[in-house]
This record gives sequence, C-alpha cells and structure tokens, in this order.
Amino acid sequence: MEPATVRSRAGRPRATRGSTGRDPREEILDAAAALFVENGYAATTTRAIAERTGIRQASLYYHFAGKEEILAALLEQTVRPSVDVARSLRADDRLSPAAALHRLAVYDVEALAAAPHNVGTLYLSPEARHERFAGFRAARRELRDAYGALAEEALADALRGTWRADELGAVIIHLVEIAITLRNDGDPVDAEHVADACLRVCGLHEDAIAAARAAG
Amino acid sequence: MEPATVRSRAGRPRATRGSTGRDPREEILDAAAALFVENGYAATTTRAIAERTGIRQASLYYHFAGKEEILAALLEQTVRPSVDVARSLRADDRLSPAAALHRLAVYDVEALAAAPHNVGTLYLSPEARHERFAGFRAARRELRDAYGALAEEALADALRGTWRADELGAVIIHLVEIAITLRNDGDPVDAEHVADACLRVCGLHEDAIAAARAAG
DNA sequence: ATTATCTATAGATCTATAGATAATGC
DNA sequence: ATTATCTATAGATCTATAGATAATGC
Repeated sequence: MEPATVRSRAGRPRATRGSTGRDPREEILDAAAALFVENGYAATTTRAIAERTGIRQASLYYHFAGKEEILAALLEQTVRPSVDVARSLRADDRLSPAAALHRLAVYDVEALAAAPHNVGTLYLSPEARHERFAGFRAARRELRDAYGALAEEALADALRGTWRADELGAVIIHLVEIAITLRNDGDPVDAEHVADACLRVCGLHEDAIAAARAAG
Repeated sequence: MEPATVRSRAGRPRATRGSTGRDPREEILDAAAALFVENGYAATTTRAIAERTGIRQASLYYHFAGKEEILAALLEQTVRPSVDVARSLRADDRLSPAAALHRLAVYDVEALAAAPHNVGTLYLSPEARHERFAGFRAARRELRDAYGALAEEALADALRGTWRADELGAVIIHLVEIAITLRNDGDPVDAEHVADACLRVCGLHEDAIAAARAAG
C-alpha cells in the first residue's frame, strides 16, 4: 500500500529543483552509469555524477565512500543475474548442454541489450580488471567457466581437442558481448541470432542448433 | 651503413641516465602504449608517460601537441596495416571469399597477438569512439566493412537473410578481437582456430573451412 | 535525535606554456 | 643557428573531509 503522494524524506532538502523521490542511491548509480559509459570511468568526475543526480558533489560521500565503490556496485549488479541464471541452467538436467548454452546466451544478450545505459561497456574498462573489484571479477570468471563447461559438453566431435575449456568459455562469452558493441553502434540486437552463432562456433550443425533453440 | 657507435644527437642531454638512441617519438609512443593499456588512457598522466620515457613532463610537448595526439598516433598505426591487408585481399580474385576472410582473420589475430603491449586494447577505450579520432574510426569502419563484405559472400545459403552485412562485419571483427582478451588473460592465441571460428559463424561446414584454411 | 543534504576548503594533483640551457651543425 | 631538452610555474581542476543546516521522527 503505497501512499498516493510521495512523503518527503528526512534530511535537508536539495538545493536544486526536482528531488525525484527515488532512492538517492539508485539515482546516483543511474547517473554514474550513464557518465561512465559515455566518457569512461576515469574521465568521469564526482562533480559530474553529482550534478547529473541533482545534488552537490560532497553529498555523494554520504552514500558511497568514493567513485570506486560506485563502479563496484554497478559491475556487480550487472553481472550477478547472469551468474544466477548460469547456475540454475547448469543444474537443470532436463536440458541438453547445447540447449542450456543457447538459453544462457539468449538471456545474457537480452540482459546486455536491455541494461540501462549499456552498462555492459563497463566490463571493458581497464579499471574493472583491478584487484579492488574482486567480487565482480570472481562472478565474471564463474560465468565464463559456465560457458566453457557447457560449450565443451556441447562441442561437436570434429572440434574436440582444438580448444581448451577455458579458452572456449572466453570465446563464447566474448561473442555474447557483441551485444554491447552492436548496441553502441545503434544496431538492434537479435539474441537468438547471437546464441545461434555461439553454437556454430562449437561446430554444431544447423539441425542441432534448431533443436537447441526449440528446447530453450 | 650505420655508424658503429651511436652518435649523440643535437639538443640538451636528458637529465636521467640512458638515452637509448631510439627515435624519441617512438620512445614516447612505446611508453604511452604500455601505460594506456595498463591503466587506461584517461588515468594515464603526461608525467607518467614522460617518466617512463626518461624525460621531463614538459619535454613531451616538443614531440606531441598533447596526450590526445599520442593516442591518435597509436590507434592509427595499429589499425592501418590491417586495412591495407584487407584491401589487397579483397582485390585478389584468386581467393574465394571464405579463403580471403580466413586469411584476413589470421593476419589480424596474429597482429593483435604480436602488437607491443597488447595495444589493441585501446580500441575498446571510450575515448577511441570520440569524434577527434576520426582517422582511426574511419579505418576501423573500413576494416569492419571488409569483414562484412567477405563474410556475406562466404555465407552459407542456410544463413542468408539472418544477418545484415554490417552486423555480420561487426560480429566477425568482434570475434577476431578475442585475441585481445585472450592475451590479456595470458592465454596463448591460435590464429587459425579463431579464423576457423569466424567461418563457422558464417555457417560453413568443416570441409569448406578446411579448404579455405588450405587456400590461405 | 536522526537523516540527508548543504557550503567551504585543504591538499594534491594535472596540463600546458614561458623561457633558459646545453648539446650538435655549419 | 638549430635542436632537444631542462626548470619553473600559472591556472585549472579534482577528491575527500569538516562542520553547518534544514528537514523528519519520536
């Protein structure tokens, strides 16, 4: 039962017009995401984030210890759902490896295509590699390994021995991330097509791909 | 006929030991490449570049108008050879589209794998998208379009109509750039495998892929 | 009393320019 | 005279902290 009018919160009012009533933490994350993607993490100043949020620069520090913590939150909240989906797909023994791989790829591509501000771009930033974002890096590694394991199981016999599982995982997750680039270029992204391409890289024939697509 | 001892150049000597005798412009580009790749363009200061080069910060400006010009030079010198190879492969009518695509991919992957400091990483930086690097962006677009044109010609009949040529180009060039990520992860990169994967994405069967590989 | 903001600012940069200097080249 | 560097520094940031303030909550 939400109140019809937004009850104004505790705390000194903002100097600028238009407190949106949203959770200020979310407002900051949203503003930061847009700026990080547009200009890059390092080139984005705390002042710019605050300005876009509609607060003063210093007020950021009430919600986050600093710029790094904002990036950490964005990275983790972006990759986490994919990891959860990967876990549940791997646990589902009603699906063939190819079908599970296809589904995971479709989910991921759609998530990247729909994420606010194309936030997947942040995966590519040099900062994301840093030790400091260990939570994100561990999650991403788990996702890559899930792709690797599924792809190795689905792999056509003709290709056995050509890829190690972790390379294969890196290749497939990388292919999925074409969604980021296509979106950046303004092209519409067809998740099924990209997922099909993942199975083709595994050496599957068109009929096997069609079967995996239907099972997903 | 090079002189046996390196004749010292005109100009005030450097304050630090060890003027290498290389072209100072090259020294700067090399130092900047290493730092841009490691820490990102925006996070790299002119001071850090100078320090690594072995000169004072202000001395950079004798060789480059600023940081941006250094990045522009690195981006262009990295993409240019691939564009040249793409042009000559498209002009060579002794090669089937699949064979030409395979060769271009092999060339590109090997170039990315061998480039000093994994400089291909810079393609991914948000700054590289900027208007200011128009030369690089035009070259990259030409390369992507070459991939798109070759891939569309090579495309298996079963896949006709599923991709537009420019999407296809984006997908293939993106797949080729897995070389950057693999190298970042410390994995060895097998250019033939990646090129094969490009042809699989185009829907080619293993025998057609083997033929294209042999023709390259 | 608690919360969420604000203003003000210290201290640490960072880029780019001005002008001096120490070599070689002629 | 020309070249390639140097030292010094102005001016413009940028981050993070200190402390004040204006709301709501009890």
